[in-house]
Amino acid sequence: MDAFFVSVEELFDPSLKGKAVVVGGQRHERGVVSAASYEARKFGVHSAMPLRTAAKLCPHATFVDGHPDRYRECSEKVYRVLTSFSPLVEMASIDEAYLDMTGTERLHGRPLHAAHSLHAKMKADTQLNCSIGIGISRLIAKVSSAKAKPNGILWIVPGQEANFLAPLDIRDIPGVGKVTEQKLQGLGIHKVGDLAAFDDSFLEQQLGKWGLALAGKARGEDAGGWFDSEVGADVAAKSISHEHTYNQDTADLQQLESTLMRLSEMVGRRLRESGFHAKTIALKLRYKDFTTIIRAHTLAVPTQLDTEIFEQVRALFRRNWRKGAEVRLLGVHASSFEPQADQGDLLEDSRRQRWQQALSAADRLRDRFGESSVSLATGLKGGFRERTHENPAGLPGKRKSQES
DNA sequence: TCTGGGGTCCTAGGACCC
DNA sequence: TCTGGGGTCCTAGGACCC
Repeated sequence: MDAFFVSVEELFDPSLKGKAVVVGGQRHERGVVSAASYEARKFGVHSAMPLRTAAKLCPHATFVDGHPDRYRECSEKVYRVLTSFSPLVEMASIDEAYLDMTGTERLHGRPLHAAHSLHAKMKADTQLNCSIGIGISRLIAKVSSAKAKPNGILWIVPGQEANFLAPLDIRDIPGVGKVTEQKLQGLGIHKVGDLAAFDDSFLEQQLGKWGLALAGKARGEDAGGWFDSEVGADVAAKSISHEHTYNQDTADLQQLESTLMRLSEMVGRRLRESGFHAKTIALKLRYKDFTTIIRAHTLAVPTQLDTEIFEQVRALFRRNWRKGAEVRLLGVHASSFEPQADQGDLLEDSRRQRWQQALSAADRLRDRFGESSVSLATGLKGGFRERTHENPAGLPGKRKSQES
C-alpha cells in the first residue's frame, strides 16, 4: 500500500489530502515518524526520523497521532480484496502482501492484466492506492513493487531478473541496511551489479551466511531461508513483547516498577489470547544515554501469568539497574514458547489455575470497560503498594464472583 | 536531528553432556 | 599433563524490517 498510514488518516480526515502530513505523534514529542505523505517527503521527511527533526525540515506539516486500530481494520479490508484474486495470500506486514498467482491465468488472465484488475478493485473497495510488482519470486516482486511506487504496476519479464537488479543501489535489496551498505561500499560495491565481480566465497567470508545469500540475489536468485517457503504458509509467532519510552527519563523506583507491572500484564494477556506459554522472560532497559541492556531468565515451567512474568522481570530489574541512573525505556519480552507442562505439584497447579481464572476475568473486564479498568496492585501508581510487597505471590480470592 | 514499538534472524561465547 | 569433537541450551547483542 502507498503511504498506508497517511492514506488511512486521510480517509478519516479528508482535509489532510494534498498536505504535508506526518503520522507518528506531535512535533515536539519523543518519537519517530511512522509515515510521511509524499508532500512531506519532498522536504526530506521520511519514516524512522525523529519527530522533532521532521518538524524542523517541514515546519508547515500537519502532525497526526497514529491509530493502530484503524490501520488493522483497513489491512483486513485489503486482505479481503487480495483473497478474491488468489487463495495463496501472505501478509508480510500490515500494508504489504505476496500473492502466488500460479494457475490463476484462466480466471484473471496474464499477470499484467490480473495486476490491473487488482489495482482497480483495491481502489474501489478500500479507496486506497497500492503499487504492484510482478516477478518470479518474492524478491523480484518486492523490489519491483517499490520501484512501481506511487500507484504503479511493474512487471519483470522472466529471465530479465539480473538485468533489472544490476543498476539498482545495493540498499534496494531487502536486508541491506546502513551497516551492510557501509561494509559493501568499503569493498567498492555500490550497485547490485557490482556484486557480480566478486565470487561467493569472498562475500561469505566478508558477511557470513548473509553474504552468500546476497551473491545469489544479485543474480536474481531468491533462495535461502524465508524466501524458500510456500506463499501463504502461516508461521506461528516466536516472541511477544511490549516496551515503553518515558516522555521524561526517570529514576523513580515506584514508577519504574509500576511500568514493569503494566508491561507484564500486556505480555501476559497476549500470551493467554494466543494460547502460548513462554519459557524465557527478558527485561530491556535503556538508560538516558541510550545504552541498552537485555537480561533474560529461563523458567523451569513455562508461563502465561502476569504475576510470574512480573516476578521475573522485577528480579532482573533489581539485579541490573544501576541505582539512581535515569531510565529512558523499559521492555518486557517473552519467548521460547512451549505447550504448558504439568508441574506434578498439586498445590502449585491449583494456585496457577486460580490465577489463570482471575486473569481471564480481568481480560474480559478490559474487553468491556477498557484497558485501564483492571490492574494488579503494583501496576497502580501510589496506593496498595505495601500489600504487594508483603505478599508478592499472593493468591486471588477463591470465590467465583471475581468478576464483580 | 536526538533517536518508537513490535517483530525476525544471526553471531558468538560459555556451560554442560556424552 | 596440557588438554578432542559433537551436540544442545542459554544469554547478550546487533542488524534489519515495517
